[in-house]
Amino acid sequence: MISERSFDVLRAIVEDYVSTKEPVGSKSLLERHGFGVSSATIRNDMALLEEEGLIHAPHTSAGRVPTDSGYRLFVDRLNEIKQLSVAERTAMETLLESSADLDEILSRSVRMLSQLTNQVAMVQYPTLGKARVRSVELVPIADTRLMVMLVSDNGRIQQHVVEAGFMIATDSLSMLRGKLNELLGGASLSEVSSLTKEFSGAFAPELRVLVTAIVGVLNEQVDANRQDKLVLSGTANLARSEGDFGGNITSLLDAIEQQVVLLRLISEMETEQDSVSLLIGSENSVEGLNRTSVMVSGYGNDSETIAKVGLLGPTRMDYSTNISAVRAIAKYLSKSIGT
Amino acid sequence: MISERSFDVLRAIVEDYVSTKEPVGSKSLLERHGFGVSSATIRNDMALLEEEGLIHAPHTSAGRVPTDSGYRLFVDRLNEIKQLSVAERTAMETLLESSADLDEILSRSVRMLSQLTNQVAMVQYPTLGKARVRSVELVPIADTRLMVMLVSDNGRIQQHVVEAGFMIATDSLSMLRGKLNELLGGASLSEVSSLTKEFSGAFAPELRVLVTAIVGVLNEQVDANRQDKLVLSGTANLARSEGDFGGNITSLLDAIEQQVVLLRLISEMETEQDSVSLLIGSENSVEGLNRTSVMVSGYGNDSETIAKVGLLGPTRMDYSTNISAVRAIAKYLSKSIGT
DNA sequence: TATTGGCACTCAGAAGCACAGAGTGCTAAC
DNA sequence: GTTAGCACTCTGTGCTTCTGAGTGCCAATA
Repeated sequence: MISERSFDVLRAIVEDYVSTKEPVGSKSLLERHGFGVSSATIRNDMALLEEEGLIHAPHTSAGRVPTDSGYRLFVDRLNEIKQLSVAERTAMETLLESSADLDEILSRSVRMLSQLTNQVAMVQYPTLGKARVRSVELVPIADTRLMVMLVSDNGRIQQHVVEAGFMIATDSLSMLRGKLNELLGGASLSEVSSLTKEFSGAFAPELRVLVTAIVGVLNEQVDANRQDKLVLSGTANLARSEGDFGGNITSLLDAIEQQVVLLRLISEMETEQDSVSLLIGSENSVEGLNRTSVMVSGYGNDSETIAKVGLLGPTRMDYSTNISAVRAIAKYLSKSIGT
Repeated sequence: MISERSFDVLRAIVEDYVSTKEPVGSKSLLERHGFGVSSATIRNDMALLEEEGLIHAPHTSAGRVPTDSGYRLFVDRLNEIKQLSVAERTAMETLLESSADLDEILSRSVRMLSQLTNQVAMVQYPTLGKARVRSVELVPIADTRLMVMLVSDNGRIQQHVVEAGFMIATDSLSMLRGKLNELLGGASLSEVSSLTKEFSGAFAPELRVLVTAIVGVLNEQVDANRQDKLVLSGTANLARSEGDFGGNITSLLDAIEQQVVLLRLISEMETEQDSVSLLIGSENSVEGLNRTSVMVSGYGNDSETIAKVGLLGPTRMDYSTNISAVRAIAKYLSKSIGT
């Protein structure tokens, strides 16, 4: 069992290494953090920590660097999470306060998060859960084109343009709109597919093509909801901390562009609202992310978590700040979306 | 005046340097491109090219590297633009063929462009020009919330959620919608502001707050149209070609995040549809972009260019391929948007 | 006049080497 | 349990040397 002071040493090593990027030795450790003991004592503690696999020396006679397990212990014992500064907090509130639609909320949040942390931020589009159709709108946007919108009761709006190929009469449009809403209004999204199956058959042949197209779009939109989607921001930050990944950065970029990999990863991570879950370095099993830490939190309404938000960066990151930033953004998202 | 062969040598140097990333010497030049002459002759030509400022030797006795003017001459004399491969062409067509709304078209195009070129791609949102209001839609999305949409006749749709603060009756909503369309339908966007000035005054006090909010949103949307906006894709590609920027990458990233700088730059570049205009290295005056080449083309409908699309990357790039890619995407955009 | 073979020259980068300094582990004393 | 002291071990740095790719120039050639 490691002593309280040994743990303090570990914490100091993590902090110094994160800020200086250099392996940290016993003497420089003493200079920064005035432990009341001598360097020899620190060395003993360090030897102990190394035995436990918490730190590791790149070469004989270089300083120590935290291992993944070292970071892990550090984080698990992190009692005081760094608060956001007042400036950051107000910046966040003012930037995000105006009401907006889902897309805008998500893209603002993710940008904010990447700016706060200087890491790659990501937010997952809400899956629908028990959401219901609020209404279907058909808006003409050109003589032969119309926009099909699906508004669901969790505030999500999806739209898609349909090319009819012929002049669309206004009254047949409003008739169509009426019938669609009658059919689908209040239905749960999962029912849309079966409800619309026979729908187009009831129409006059000249309309049928258009109706089929519209129904197709609606089903696509439901599917798109089921299918997860991720918004990323701050990928350029990777370039800044390139050194931390040992030059492998290309494989990392690939993994990121393959959103699939990330999605699988974060969907496997258990999350509750108000808590941040974290995978450090090789704790995640994705190839190419072995020097990368990933953290996510859930957001949603009171009853359930509907999606996740988080970030990704080198294992050598400021966990305290980042965790609090993710938590703050998740809380904000719950507030904006949940209602 | 440089001879025809000297120019061939320049072209060979550019091509080799772009593909190998190494300064290229007379001998290795001969190995790749079988000029019918000896290395000594090549050396003479190279000395000439250097005198003209078209190439430059990093040190005595290293190979030559093209200068900005070297690239410039190379590009200006580029007669056969590399065509897109069949695979690329079909990939582009299938990916982009489905009709969609403006946002989707732009974001797909820009992603496509960055994938084709491995550079940072950018597309500018269309400015409105003489666009007119097609319709205004008010769609309820929750008991106390509604979405305001502005549909303009160039296919652009903008939306914003308004929180009313009270239950909105369906019939007052459709009444409102009717009046708004009566007022604004067909009006040019620039008139919206003056037309709506007195609008809310005519309503009952309990509605007035809501109406004012809606009018505010509409005006914002017109403004957002005026204000240029840029969509970027593939910033991560910068990390891949980091070496080409001489480590200055941070300043470059900053310049990119400050979209303002980029917007000013590309708006200063003259463009016609179907032609690509190009600034090589220090030809652009933006600090931090002196090792960066920027190319843009215009897109729009027959009568006018409404916005620009292009890319940005290290001066050491494959101009031929990139120019053809930008041109292809611009043509596609014109086709999708112009109608 | 343009091209070529030959030759001396140059310089960046690799290879080898010594050295200083930061850091370690261990032991004996406190 | 802590500390002082000491021997040891590396990395990184600075130095020199060496090699090879590449140049520029000149005299000979077609």
